[in-house]
Amino acid sequence: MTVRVRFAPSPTGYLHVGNARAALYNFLYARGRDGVFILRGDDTDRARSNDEFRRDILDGLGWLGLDWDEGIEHGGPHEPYYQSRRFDRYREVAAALAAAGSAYHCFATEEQLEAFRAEARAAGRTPAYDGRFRVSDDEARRRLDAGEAAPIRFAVPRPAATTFRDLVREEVTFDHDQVDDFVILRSDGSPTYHLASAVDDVDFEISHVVRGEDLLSSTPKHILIAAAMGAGAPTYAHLPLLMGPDGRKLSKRHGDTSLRAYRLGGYLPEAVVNYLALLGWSPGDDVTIVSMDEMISGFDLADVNKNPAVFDVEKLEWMNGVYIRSLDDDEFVRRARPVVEAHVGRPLTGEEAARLDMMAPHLKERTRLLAEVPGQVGFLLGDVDHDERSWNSVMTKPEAGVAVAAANRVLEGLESWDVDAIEAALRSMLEAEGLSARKGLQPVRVAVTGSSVSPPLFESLEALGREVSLARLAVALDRLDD
RNA sequence: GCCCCCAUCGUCCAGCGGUCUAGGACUCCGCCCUUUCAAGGCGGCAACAGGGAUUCGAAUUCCCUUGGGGGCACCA
Repeated sequence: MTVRVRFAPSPTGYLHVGNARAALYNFLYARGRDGVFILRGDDTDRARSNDEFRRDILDGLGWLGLDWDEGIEHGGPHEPYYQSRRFDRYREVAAALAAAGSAYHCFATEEQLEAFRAEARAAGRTPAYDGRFRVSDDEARRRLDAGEAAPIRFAVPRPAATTFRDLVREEVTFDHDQVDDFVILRSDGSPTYHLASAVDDVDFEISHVVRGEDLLSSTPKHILIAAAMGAGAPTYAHLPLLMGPDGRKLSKRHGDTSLRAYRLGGYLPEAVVNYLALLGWSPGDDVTIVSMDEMISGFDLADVNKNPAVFDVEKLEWMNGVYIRSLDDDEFVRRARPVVEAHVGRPLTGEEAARLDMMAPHLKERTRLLAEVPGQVGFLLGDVDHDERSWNSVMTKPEAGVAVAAANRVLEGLESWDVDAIEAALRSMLEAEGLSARKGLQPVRVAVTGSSVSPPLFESLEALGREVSLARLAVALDRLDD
C-alpha cells in the first residue's frame, strides 16, 4: 500500500509552529517511504477562514521546503482540495448515512441537550449525548417535510467501544459512552469538521493520519464515519502537543507561536526544520544537527515521543547560529543583505556591498539571527554615531587620546591598505606606546566603529578603506580635544 | 466531574532487563584562547516523580498514588 499522508490546516489563523511540525512529520514520513504528501484546506469554518491565512500557510510550507505532491495549488486526482468547495459531497454522504440508518435527523432542543449534559455531569458521567431524544423515522420525515430544519447526528452504536492502534500511542480504546451522537451536518446544511475530515480521508485514500494529540479523542468519530461509508479507516498517529516554557499549552502569551514570526525574524528555514524535527523525535544517537536527508531516511512515526515538548526559543536561536555559521560567505551575504537593506530602507551602494562581502566571514561568526546583522554593520554604512556608553567607558581613559593619535599617524603612512599591513602597523604602534592590545585598540575601535563591541578591528579597517578610516580617527581626535 | 494520554537534568533528546558511579545538546557557571563581541577548547552544576510488585538483576516490565497534558459544542 502506498503511503498517502495529508497536512490539513484550517486557515483560521497564521500557521502555528505546532502545525508546522505536524506538516514536517507528515512530509518526512511520506518522503522516507516513497509516499505522497497532500496539502488539504480544512476550511469548513467559512466565517473564520480567510485568504490571508491561506496565503500564510502556503508561504510557510514553501519557506520550510516542505513541498507537497498533491493538493492545494498543485491539483491531483481528487480536486478540489479545499473543503469549502466540497460541501455537496459532504451532504451526499450525510444523506446516505441517514438513509442507511447510521445517522439521523435530530430534533432535540438546545434546552433538552443542556439539561441532559448537566445531569450527566452531575451524575459523574461524561456529558456525551446518547441520542435519547431521537424521534421515529416517520416523525422525522413529517417534520422535515413541514419545513423544520434539523441537524444530522451520527448514531453512535452503544453499548460498544472503538479500539485502534495509534502509531505513536500504541493501542487506544474509547468506550462509546464517551462519544456523543455528534453532529455531522448542521441544520443549515454545512458539514462539521468531523464529517468533512473523515470523508476526505476516505475519498483521498489517505493511508496515515498524522496530527496533533488534540484530535485523539475525536478519532473514534472519524473511524465510525469511515466504517459507515464502507471504507477502512486510515492508520493514525497523534503527535504530542507543543508547550510553552511554563508547561502550559504553547500560546501567544509565550511569545511568537506563528511560523511567520520566525520567518520574518531572521531565522533560517533549515534551522527551524531541524529544531522542530527534534521536538518529539530524535535520530537515535546523540546528534543534534541533522540534515533534511538524514531526517527523511531516519524518521519513523513509531519513534515519536509521547510526551509534550516545551518549545525552547533559546535552543532554536543557538541552532540558528550554527546554521548561519555553516553558510558559505556568498550565501550568508545573499540572505543577510536583504535584511540590511530593509533595515536602512534603501539598496546598498556598490561600495557598501563590497564592504559587506569583505566582512561576511567575520559577521556570520557572531550572528545568531539575521536580524542582528544590520546592527553589526551599521558602521560600514554612512557615518558613524558614537555610542555614548562606549565612548564614556573607553574614550575617557587617559590612554585613549594617545592611542587614537598614534594609530592615526601610523595608518596614515601605510603604503598598502590590507589587513596584514594594518595589523602590523597597529601592533608596532602598541609596542611603541607601551600599550596593551586591549588598552590601545579599544579606543581605535570606538573611533572607527562607534562602539566598543564590533567585528574584528583590523578587518573592519580594511573593509572601510583608508580614507573613511582616517577620517573617523580624525573626528574622534577632534571630539577628544573638546 | 468524566474519559483518554503522558512522566529521565530547568529545557530538548539518548537509554528499549545487566555495558548506568544514567550519555549528548541548549541554558547557566568557571578556566583557556583572545583586539571588543562572538566562535572554539576544557571543566562544572543538574534528572530516572513517589510507593509497591515481578526478577538473580529495573531508568527500562506491571499496579497504585501524585503530577502534567488533551478531550467532553450545530469550533476546528
